Amino acid sequence: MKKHVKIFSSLSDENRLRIYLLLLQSELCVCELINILDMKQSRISHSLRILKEAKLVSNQRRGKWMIYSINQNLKNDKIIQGLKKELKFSLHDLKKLEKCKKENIRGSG
Amino acid sequence: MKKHVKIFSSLSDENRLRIYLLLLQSELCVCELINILDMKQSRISHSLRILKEAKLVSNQRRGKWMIYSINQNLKNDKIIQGLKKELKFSLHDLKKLEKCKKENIRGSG
DNA sequence: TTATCATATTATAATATCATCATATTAAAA
DNA sequence: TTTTAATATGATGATATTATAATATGATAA
Repeated sequence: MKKHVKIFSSLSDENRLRIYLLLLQSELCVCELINILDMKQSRISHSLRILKEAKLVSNQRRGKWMIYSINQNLKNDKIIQGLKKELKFSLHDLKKLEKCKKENIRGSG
Repeated sequence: MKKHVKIFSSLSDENRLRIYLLLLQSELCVCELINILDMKQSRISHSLRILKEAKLVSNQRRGKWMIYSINQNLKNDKIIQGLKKELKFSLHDLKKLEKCKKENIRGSG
């Protein structure tokens, strides 16, 4: 129960929910999320931390980049499964995600 | 999306989640919830208001009592369906619910 | 009516959360 | 080994949420 309170709490913010939905589509590094969501870096990092504390996402360093992805532990959680089916992705975010991947912004600096 | 942020937000509190789970079992009036959860009246009322604003529950006056129940609008919401399957009821709360129904505390004052 | 029970609302103080700035860390490049 | 890019963390002010006490409302009973 406490676990789920924490999950709900971490998804009770539009930006965090957007991030979570994006990560359901693809693993992403912080700079890609900055690019897609057009938000300050520290804000993204803080959001990711909250999602991570709720065990919704996990991260892994790859060279200079910290790659965030959906935590597979929750694969069998019925609420998460329902969430995937129920929530519509923002078309805007999806387009930006594709653009971001196409332009390979990671490491283009 | 905003709708679901509100749903998550309203369930991001242990007491509100407890109330919601109890209502999944049975419609209840405020005084029954006070009895089961052992919380102050205004706190219960406030919690119910938040659940109602998220359209998770609805209410209906029956004589002196205000009866709260699960909002059937969300019957087909996959997240709510998942929630019903995933979340274990607190045995303590269930016992108190039964006791409360058996003793018919509503209207015994 | 008036009194009482059941519930809602309001005011509030305490606490938590949010977005941002400034700074720290970490890894690779120069 | 300094510099730079990518990310994390800490502090802060603004805002939101919370629990409670006090009060208001609405329905029934006396």
